[in-house]
Amino acid sequence: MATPIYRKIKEMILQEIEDKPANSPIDSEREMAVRFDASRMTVRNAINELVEEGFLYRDKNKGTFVADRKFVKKTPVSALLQEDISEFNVLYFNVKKADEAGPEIAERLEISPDEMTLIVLRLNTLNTKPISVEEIFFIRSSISESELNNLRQLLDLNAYLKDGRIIQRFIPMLVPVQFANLLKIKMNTPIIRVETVITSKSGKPLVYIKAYNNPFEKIIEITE
Amino acid sequence: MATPIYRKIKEMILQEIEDKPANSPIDSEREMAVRFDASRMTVRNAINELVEEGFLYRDKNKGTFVADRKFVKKTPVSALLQEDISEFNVLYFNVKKADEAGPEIAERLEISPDEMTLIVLRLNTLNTKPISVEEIFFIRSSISESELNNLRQLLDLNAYLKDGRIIQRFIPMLVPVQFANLLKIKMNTPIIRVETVITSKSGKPLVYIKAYNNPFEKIIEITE
DNA sequence: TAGTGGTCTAGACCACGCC
DNA sequence: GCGTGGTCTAGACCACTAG
Repeated sequence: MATPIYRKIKEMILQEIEDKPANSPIDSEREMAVRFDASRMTVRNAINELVEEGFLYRDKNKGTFVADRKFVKKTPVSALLQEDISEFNVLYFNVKKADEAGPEIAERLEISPDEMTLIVLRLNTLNTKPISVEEIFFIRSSISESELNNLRQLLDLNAYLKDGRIIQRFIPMLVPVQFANLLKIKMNTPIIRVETVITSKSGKPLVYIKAYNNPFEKIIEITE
Repeated sequence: MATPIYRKIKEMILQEIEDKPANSPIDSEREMAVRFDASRMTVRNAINELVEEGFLYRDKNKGTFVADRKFVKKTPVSALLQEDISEFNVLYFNVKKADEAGPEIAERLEISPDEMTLIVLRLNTLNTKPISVEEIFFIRSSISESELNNLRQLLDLNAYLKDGRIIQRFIPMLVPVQFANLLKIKMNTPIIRVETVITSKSGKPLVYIKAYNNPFEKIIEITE
């Protein structure tokens, strides 16, 4: 089974609804089962995922419909990582003991305060506008030498999400003085710091991120 | 079909994992199919929902395992509406034209600025501690006379979520002076205002909520 | 090799909405 | 009465892991 049938059907449905207006009906599950020469349960599996992801919605006894684009699932993480960053610059990186990196780091990564961490500070921009500054904390021992030499790849945080889980906290504060200039905003501007822990499926922390977001360039928005 | 078999199985699995530690394996799908006298697909349906909700996770070719409690899905809405509010007091309510209620109200509710809206201001508390102040905007014409006389029921926003969709925006700001006292926090405290639009499945706005959250009593946290 | 989750089939009955 | 999504069955093969 190279790519499962239901994935192919999912892609085909996605193409078909691409140009359709919101709330227009799609073919019934039985029709598609015939059309795609698959069983109804297979078609259903494809539709289930599209509903889950916010592309379609069902109305019992009526049919399945194209959802409004604005409801395609969006979380701060995905928004932060995927869409609106066109570029980033690493401003600083270093290896330090967890307790020297910050008071809460060891706790968040569930390691001893003596354990070494890799700290990266990066500035994310979109069309030269500063979107956010991120402090990213890795556990040194879980990073190979080759990964260390390929920061670019290491910082592709999307990779961690595939088989991971996430907890995010939203902290209101005034922009820290050292970041005001970087974000090109005035001192004492209220901002939101998003603190993210990404873990493996079993709950072991992999990365901890503190993101300081420029409220004038990036509105944090979630859809579910 | 009173309550579907897979729902019952779901409940039984939930009970069984209640006392199990995180990452301990549950019975295989085939075992449960025999034990619950159902087909494997029915058991799978039950497990699918529990995985989706964050109670279990799967490892291909290995089995299905109990997830860490901290990963049970949590969104600001659900946190706001369900868990941590023990009580609320309606401080004010009135019926006004949308444009008199606020400059962005008509836009968010997708109505004409002349249309009448019901505005409710409420203070949410937990153990007498102020958690948040909410400004809630309804469309007057979509509320019946009897609903108007039962504010308590109208304000059970959870009811809207069952068949609805949500968009939330997070706005950093200093606490508005008129709310500082209510929230028992100092003036000029940075807070997060969560702006929520709840719509029907088709995308028609039903309610618009502006929540001013006390950062000392309520940390906004999401898990997915 | 035995067991797991992932995928798939070809049927079936139900409750409900709409005409 | 017809069509819809929701539920359910009793099988099947696959790729992969672990002993």
